[in-house]
Amino acid sequence: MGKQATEMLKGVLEGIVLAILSGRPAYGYEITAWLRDQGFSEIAEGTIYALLVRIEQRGFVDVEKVPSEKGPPRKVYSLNAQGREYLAEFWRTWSFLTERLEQLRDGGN
Amino acid sequence: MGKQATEMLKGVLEGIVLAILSGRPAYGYEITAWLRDQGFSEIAEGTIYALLVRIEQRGFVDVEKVPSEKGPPRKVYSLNAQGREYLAEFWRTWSFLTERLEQLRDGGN
DNA sequence: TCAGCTATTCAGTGTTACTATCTACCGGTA
DNA sequence: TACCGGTAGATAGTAACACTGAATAGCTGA
Repeated sequence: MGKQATEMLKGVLEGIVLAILSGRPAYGYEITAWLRDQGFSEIAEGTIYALLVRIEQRGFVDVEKVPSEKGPPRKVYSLNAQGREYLAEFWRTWSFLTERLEQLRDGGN
Repeated sequence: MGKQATEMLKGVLEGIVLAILSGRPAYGYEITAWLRDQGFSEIAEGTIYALLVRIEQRGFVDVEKVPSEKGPPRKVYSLNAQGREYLAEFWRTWSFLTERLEQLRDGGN
């Protein structure tokens, strides 16, 4: 993945994180590690934390401070009803985009 | 489509336009009209023109001025070799993204 | 005590699409 | 003639988002 990915992630990364949280609660460090594991190697540490602050401010997640065995306490985020609604909207938009792009890919060659 | 689409289009819209141009040469007004037709109703007029200027500056397209039957002359853009290479890279990144998101969608529910 | 891992925060930057507006050319019509 | 609507493109200023780079802080083991 190159520079293109950076720009392509805008708007999408938020949906990715919400999708992760829809499966189970998680904290920033954990999400970052998981994303790296999945091949999103170029996502910076700070990016996820900034994103989590944004979605918290928009009221899509509930937050709970949980003490960690090692290191400072974790901020565990879990998706709430409003977040689920927003995530559903995200999937609709995503589907729309993929359909159009699939058409273009097939027709373009 | 709502506000989410706006952010999600960043980075993707460029690929969409390049994909259109890979099929055939086209000019700005035409591309805008086609996109609206495809359901991208919220794409602003000026957006495509700005994008075309960017990809021209980056050397992805060749430009030709063609007189129009009605109105001012058209700037017809066609994808060149460098643009095709960049488009291929776009599709690779896009595939990567869709794969990850498909996994998340299936696992998330 | 100090290195190293865990975990979060923040200031400053660049890219991108948007809004809003402007210029300009043409055909038709009152 | 004067004006309007449709075609075609350009541009200045703005907001959102991810990045870079660094700082802070807690805990464990050598």
